[in-house]
Amino acid sequence: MQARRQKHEGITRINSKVARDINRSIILATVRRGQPIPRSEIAEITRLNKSTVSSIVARLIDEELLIESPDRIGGGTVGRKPVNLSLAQGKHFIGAISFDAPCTRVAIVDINGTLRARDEIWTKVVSPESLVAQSVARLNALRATIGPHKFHGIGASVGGIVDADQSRVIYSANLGWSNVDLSALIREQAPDVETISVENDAKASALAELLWGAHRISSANLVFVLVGVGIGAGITINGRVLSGDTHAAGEVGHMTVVEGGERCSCGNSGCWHLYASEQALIRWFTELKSTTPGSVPAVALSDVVDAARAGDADALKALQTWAQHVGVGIGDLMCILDPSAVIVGGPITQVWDLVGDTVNASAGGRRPLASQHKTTVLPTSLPDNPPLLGAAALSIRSVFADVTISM
Amino acid sequence: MQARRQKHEGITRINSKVARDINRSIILATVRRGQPIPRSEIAEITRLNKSTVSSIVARLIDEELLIESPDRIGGGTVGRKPVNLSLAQGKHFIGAISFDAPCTRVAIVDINGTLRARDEIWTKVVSPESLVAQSVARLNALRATIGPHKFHGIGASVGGIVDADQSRVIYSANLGWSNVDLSALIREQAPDVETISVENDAKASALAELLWGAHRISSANLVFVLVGVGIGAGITINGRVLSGDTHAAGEVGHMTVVEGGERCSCGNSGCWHLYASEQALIRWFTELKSTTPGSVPAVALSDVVDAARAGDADALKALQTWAQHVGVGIGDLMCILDPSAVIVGGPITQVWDLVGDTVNASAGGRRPLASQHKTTVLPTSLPDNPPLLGAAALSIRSVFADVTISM
DNA sequence: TTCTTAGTTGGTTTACACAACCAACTGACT
DNA sequence: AGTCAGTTGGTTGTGTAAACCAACTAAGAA
Repeated sequence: MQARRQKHEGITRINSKVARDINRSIILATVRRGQPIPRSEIAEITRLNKSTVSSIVARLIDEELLIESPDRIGGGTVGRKPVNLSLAQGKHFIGAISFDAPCTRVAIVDINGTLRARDEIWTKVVSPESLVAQSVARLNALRATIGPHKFHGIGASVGGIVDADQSRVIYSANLGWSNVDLSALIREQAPDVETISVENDAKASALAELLWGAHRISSANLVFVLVGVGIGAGITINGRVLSGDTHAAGEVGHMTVVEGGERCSCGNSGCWHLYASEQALIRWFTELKSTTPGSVPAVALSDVVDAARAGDADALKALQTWAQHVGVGIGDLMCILDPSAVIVGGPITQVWDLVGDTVNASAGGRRPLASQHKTTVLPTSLPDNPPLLGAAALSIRSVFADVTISM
Repeated sequence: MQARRQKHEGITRINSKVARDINRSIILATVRRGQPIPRSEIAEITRLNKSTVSSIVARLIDEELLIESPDRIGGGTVGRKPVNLSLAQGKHFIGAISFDAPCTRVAIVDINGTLRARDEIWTKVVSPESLVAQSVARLNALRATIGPHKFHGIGASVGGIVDADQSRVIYSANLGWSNVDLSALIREQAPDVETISVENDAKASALAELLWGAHRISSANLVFVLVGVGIGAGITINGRVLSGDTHAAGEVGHMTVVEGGERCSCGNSGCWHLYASEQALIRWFTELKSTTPGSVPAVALSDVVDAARAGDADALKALQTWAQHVGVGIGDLMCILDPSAVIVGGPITQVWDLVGDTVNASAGGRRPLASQHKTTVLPTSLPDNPPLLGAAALSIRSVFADVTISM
């Protein structure tokens, strides 16, 4: 049990313990994806021997991670009916926190990825200590309602640059944090928790989309573009988050999309976030309105959206300009990474019916050859806030340590 | 022996054979990186037991992959002197072919990655059949000079979109090929070869830089940008090539770098290759010259380079404009991927002393936070043509099946 | 009853870990 | 110079854990 918790990153030698752990994880992942599923099918998929599957499954049932479901669906028309296996419900839980201003969300998730309870904190001025204390207190309160079951870990997502290996927040513009040992702060408030994982919000959202998204993504190469106050991307390669050498992979806000364009605080000009963030939309709208006599200056994104829904031509025009620029950057991402899917999250998804086509046209035009197999840009299919589900996805990994071996 | 050749991609269950194969590969990789190295140090690094290392090393010596070097360097001041191990020289070979127009290169490489023999074919009009026949014939001729040693595989790199899994060339503009089963064509001419690997030239070059580059790249996240007639990038993540869903990852020529810029055949405008390829340099030079009275139109890259070396102001200016645009695209790559290194290959490296600073300034300016740890753009450090060494790197993998396990 | 598929049981194989051992070398003390 | 403790490198024999295999039982259909 202890050994399993240990991280096998990169090159690890194989001994019998590691081998068993890996096969255990493979079986768990197979059940997660295919439940309900009989042992025989697991054996076929994993190419493990029937007896090996039986023995590992027995342990997993013992650990209350799997159950034999009484409903005997499936199996051939003849022969003994299979005993189906599923993930056990209501036995193992994990916690999720999505730190953000002005809204920090907490939730309890079961190992199937379903939210069992959730809560929110609205704040503006936030020191790391106080926000962590508040949010973990809420999480503990939710835990109390669930009962005395196994609680594995806490996952936390943060908008900003995060060192996931060290569980530290390097910098967050939204929250005004820098160099915060988030793992230590959380552990102070929840000392009994086994694992704590911290990750950037877009990266976490990408993981959540892979695990629980309705779009069935084929090959686990995904780009999740979170369009909000800033703009960030979470890239997964083979189902694993791309961190980057300085944990800054996917910090795409400063990509050049307009050569010689507007000056940015980064010292350069034409950066993507100047044209594709919420602020950009608001700016375009106010610019258009200022030329129209009798204008009302918009202050929030919702004003522009409401105006557009009411048929305001300027609002619609601003949305189109915005969408077009969002698409340009996504096109670059597609050129470089050739992902199986690009998923967009954030407030933009509320107006996807208005902007989706423009984003796709702007993004998909390039790529001369791959035209038949067209990667499309889709809005998130997650049933709740992506960064919160992302945080949940992070902590799920503490149970499902998913494995890849490549030679 | 047979089982080892089999590819373990993605999820594979572990049985004793796979476990031993993995440990064998780990030991081989450890020796490759640290040679000469004693058994005790291998045991320490891999955390395998001394006895396990001894037993696997014994087999590797038996297979003539390792030798005990007589030179007993290293070891502490006291105690028994270590027996150092190195990769065996002159016992195992592989072939490399870099298909390109107008020059296709072939080489024989030993398992240390050193070129033992090489040859070139200059052609313009090339059917796949004839070029493969010619090049494999040259390779076989080189093989004959090496002697009757173990010949493992052939690696081939091609400029264009390549399906590495199927060893097919999907499309190559340079060669005018499309949908070529390159593996089958090569096998026809060299039926005894065990493995044949095919890959895009930039991707292969990235691998070569990782394996044999003088820049010691820390974390194996590398971007190799091949600037030539077209512009292509090879991205490695954790030492593995990023293929992309449609094998088009790194096809960065059609990234937008100039919003509303020049029209491209892809239907879009402002594509990077219009501003950063060799053609772009030549075009800028001729544009500058056409405004200068008494100009001589340049026809080739070398003309511009020669003029610049001779102190021609227009040539220098054209080079700077070129470099600046190369840098913009690289900056985008750095934003998205945050690699540990960006390496540039192609003719541009010949004038790196003139353009290097401009490329770096243009690429590195963005990235507001990661400023202290600055990723720099460097010219390739490979001692020969990158795509040829890349092809060699591909085939090296058939011997050194390098392993990563992540949980 | 026979056939088919699901799952279990007991024995076999393989490979790694462990510990005791041999090997080779240093240096200090006699 | 000779000897022996101390140290490090590498080998050998034994134990154990895990997956495989083949023969088995279980359960249901034709």
